[in-house]
Amino acid sequence: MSYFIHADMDAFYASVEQLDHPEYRGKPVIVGGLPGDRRSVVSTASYEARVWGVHSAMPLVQAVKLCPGGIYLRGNMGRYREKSEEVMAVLAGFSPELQQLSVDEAFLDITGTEKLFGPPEVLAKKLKRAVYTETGLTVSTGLASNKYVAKIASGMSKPNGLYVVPPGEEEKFMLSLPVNKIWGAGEKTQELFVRHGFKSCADLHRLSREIAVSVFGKALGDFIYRAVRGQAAETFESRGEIRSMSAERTFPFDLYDDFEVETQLLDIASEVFFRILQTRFQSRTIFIKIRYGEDFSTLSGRETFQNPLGTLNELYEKLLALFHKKHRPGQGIRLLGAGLGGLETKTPLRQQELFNEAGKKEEQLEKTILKINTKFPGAALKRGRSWLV
DNA sequence: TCTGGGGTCCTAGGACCC
DNA sequence: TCTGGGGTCCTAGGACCC
Repeated sequence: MSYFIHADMDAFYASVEQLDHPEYRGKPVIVGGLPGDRRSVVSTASYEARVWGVHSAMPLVQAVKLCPGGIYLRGNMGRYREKSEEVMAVLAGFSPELQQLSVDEAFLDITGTEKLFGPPEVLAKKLKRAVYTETGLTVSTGLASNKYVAKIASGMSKPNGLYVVPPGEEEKFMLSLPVNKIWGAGEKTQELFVRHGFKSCADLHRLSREIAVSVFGKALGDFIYRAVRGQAAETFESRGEIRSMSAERTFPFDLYDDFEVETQLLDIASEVFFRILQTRFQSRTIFIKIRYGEDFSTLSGRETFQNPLGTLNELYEKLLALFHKKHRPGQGIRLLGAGLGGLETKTPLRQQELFNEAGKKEEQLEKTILKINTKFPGAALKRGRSWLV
């Protein structure tokens, strides 16, 4: 029999803030932005803030209205990552089969650890205690015979709980749930459920695989068919290497000025370029993303070239051309994004280039230029561009 | 209330080749 | 004069996750 634990930190960013700042404890903490920040959303709300109706992904202005007395913070990703590493190290102490899903959650395959830690449920309790004593943070856990069910179970245990689905009861467990508990069926699919009158997983369970596919499409139909049977474990199995790298910015006020937009694009391109430089990957595919303020419409463009992008200047020039090809002139830009797709392992030549001295010096030079550009956006940009050519 | 940022995967259609 | 079918690569848009 296989056993999996899904461990999910409670209100992670807010909890770290409350740990670091005792004066925040017991108070509504909202991480995501300061009151007055335009176009921000709530990243994490502490449980004290949730009482006021504040939750993740909510526009910050709405949160401020609901909870005017809350403690609002922009957040500190570096600190959260640091804390995340502490947590993951504790989890790793219970099984080598640790699969980190994001900064604050992970699966643990604890099959065959009984001799070391006792029965699965006992291990889960030890794990919760260890995470708390060693990091000062609480974690919610789900225990089941497969990852998908364990993931849903941990959600049922929040906050600071343990929910066990005994082996053999996976399907029964799923059948007891409303459709909004199906992980992987988001807003649009929930609307579809409503339109078709599916309220519970039991309703969906009555569909044959063929009907499910005809209603929801191939992949989603197949997934739903398995999910309501507690069998969708393979959802998590195929996470391999990274495939793309990107950066995007939402501006407090829409951008209309070409020069301003181009400055932002260079900044974004620089960020992505230096990030990929530090990996074993290269790319022949660029993409851009533009969102307009007027109607929140989003368009994207993508282009693949014969050879990998070699320099920041090349990347920037190609992104710029693609941008001008797609942009609807006169419309205000709310969001601008850019990235590299189809990541492939560096060819030996480039790998060499990265690690030799000349490559490092060039990287340093480009980093310096980037810094100057950031500090003096207007004047330095020109020089940056000319240096890079 | 007006909607972040960084990712993954799916679908559908077009181009091109055999 | 009309027109198949499969495979691969590419693009645009969208759904979903934390």
